[in-house]
Amino acid sequence: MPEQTNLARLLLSRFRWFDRALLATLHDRLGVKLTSAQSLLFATLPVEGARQSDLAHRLGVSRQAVNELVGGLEQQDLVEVVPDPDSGRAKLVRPTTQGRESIEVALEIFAQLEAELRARIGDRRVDQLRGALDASWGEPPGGG
Amino acid sequence: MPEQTNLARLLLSRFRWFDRALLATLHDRLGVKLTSAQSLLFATLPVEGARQSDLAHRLGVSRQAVNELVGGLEQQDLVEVVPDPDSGRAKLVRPTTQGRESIEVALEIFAQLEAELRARIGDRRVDQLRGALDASWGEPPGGG
DNA sequence: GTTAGAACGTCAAGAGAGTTGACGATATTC
DNA sequence: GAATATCGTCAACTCTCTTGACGTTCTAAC
Repeated sequence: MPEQTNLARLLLSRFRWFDRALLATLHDRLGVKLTSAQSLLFATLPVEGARQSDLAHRLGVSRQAVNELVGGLEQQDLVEVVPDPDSGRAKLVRPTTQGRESIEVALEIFAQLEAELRARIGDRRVDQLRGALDASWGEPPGGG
Repeated sequence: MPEQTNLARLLLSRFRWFDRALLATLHDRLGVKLTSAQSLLFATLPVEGARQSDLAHRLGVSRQAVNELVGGLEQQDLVEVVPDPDSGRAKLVRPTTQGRESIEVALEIFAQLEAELRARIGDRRVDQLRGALDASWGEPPGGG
């Protein structure tokens, strides 16, 4: 058994557990081929739409990164980009009809994965995992 | 407050919390500029060295990926690549003297980060986090 | 012994995700 | 009306990782 000292590595590998399962299932159930980052953005998108800079902020990445992801989703007719009625410079990223259906399925898959995890490692552990991850970690300690 | 339904996103962002802090601190304390993947490999490297394919297996990435990472670490004189005495085709990746010191510091930083996290969200939560992550999750559910 | 196949490292090409910097267009503020 | 900040976007770049192919070396089977 590996020396389990590394929380960071553990966190990353557990993320990948979800990521792989989500992408594979999404592909199988919908024929939709999303990338990792796209699926993350997708699962963050409210039905009524959101501004790109909003999404960037929520995901913790730059506006440019979101811009490119949105482009990919747009090509697959999963989202549409429309002018924001409240602002001339902003645009609204909104799921299309097909996109809304896909989002529903994606959220369902997330729920199923969590349920599967509960079956595998126990309700208690999953609740505790969520509790610890949800807690306020604050900013990463700088290199002071 | 955000809708906290997404365990995957949470896992990823918490990984980044560690990652950023580690890289910044490593840079400040040692003047060593590692990338994310390099630091992960670095923290996995035993003092006595390991084969590249071993490392690939441990990290869950391809041999080619490891090969490139090792190249970067070699250029910084943190590791050296020597022929494996047990096999003519294999090579051993071994930390240099400077590398060993850096690894020690890196592990120390990991410990400090975990301590910092304990101070922020509590011992109980960190223990539970580790407990849940350490548990046997098994293979990611396929897209059946 | 020789020969088929596996394992090891490596080269090459490419995808994906993200960054910084710069820029026009639009809002806001004074 | 002028300075300033915000929003989306273009361009160039870094980093991580993948697949495919290839020479070398070790292992087995015949």
